[in-house]
Amino acid sequence: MKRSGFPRTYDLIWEAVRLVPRGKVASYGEIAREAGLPRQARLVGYALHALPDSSGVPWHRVINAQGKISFPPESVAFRTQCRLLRKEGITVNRGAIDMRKFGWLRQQE
DNA sequence: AACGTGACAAGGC
DNA sequence: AGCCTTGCCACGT
Repeated sequence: MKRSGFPRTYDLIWEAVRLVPRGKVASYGEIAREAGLPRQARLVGYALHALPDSSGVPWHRVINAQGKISFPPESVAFRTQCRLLRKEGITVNRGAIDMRKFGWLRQQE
C-alpha cells in the first residue's frame, strides 16, 4: 500500500469495514455502498488486500455476495478467516457463511 | 501513459 | 446450477 497523504478511497473503505459489528458479516458490495462508493465492490477487495496486519480492521467479516469466503478453499487466508469467524460464533461450512448473520444494518433475522 | 490484474457484483444464457 | 460478459477503478509494470 502507499500512503500519499490525503483521504484515499482505501481509508473510506477501511472505515466502513470497522462498522461491521462482531458476530456479523457484510458483503463487499455493502461495504462499498457504506463507504459512499456504490458499485465498487471490487475496490473493496483490493483495499482489504492492501490492509496492514496490525490495523485492527475486521477484514474477516467481509465476504462475497454469494455468502461465501472469497479465498481459495485450501489457502492459509481461507483457514484464517474461518477461524476468526467461528471465534465470533459464526458458523462456516465449506466457506459458506450462515446467512442469518449477513448484513449489519437493516437486519432481517 | 497504456495495459493487465484483482479477497467483486449483477445480468444473460 | 454453472459459465461468460460487462461495469468498475486503483495499482504495478
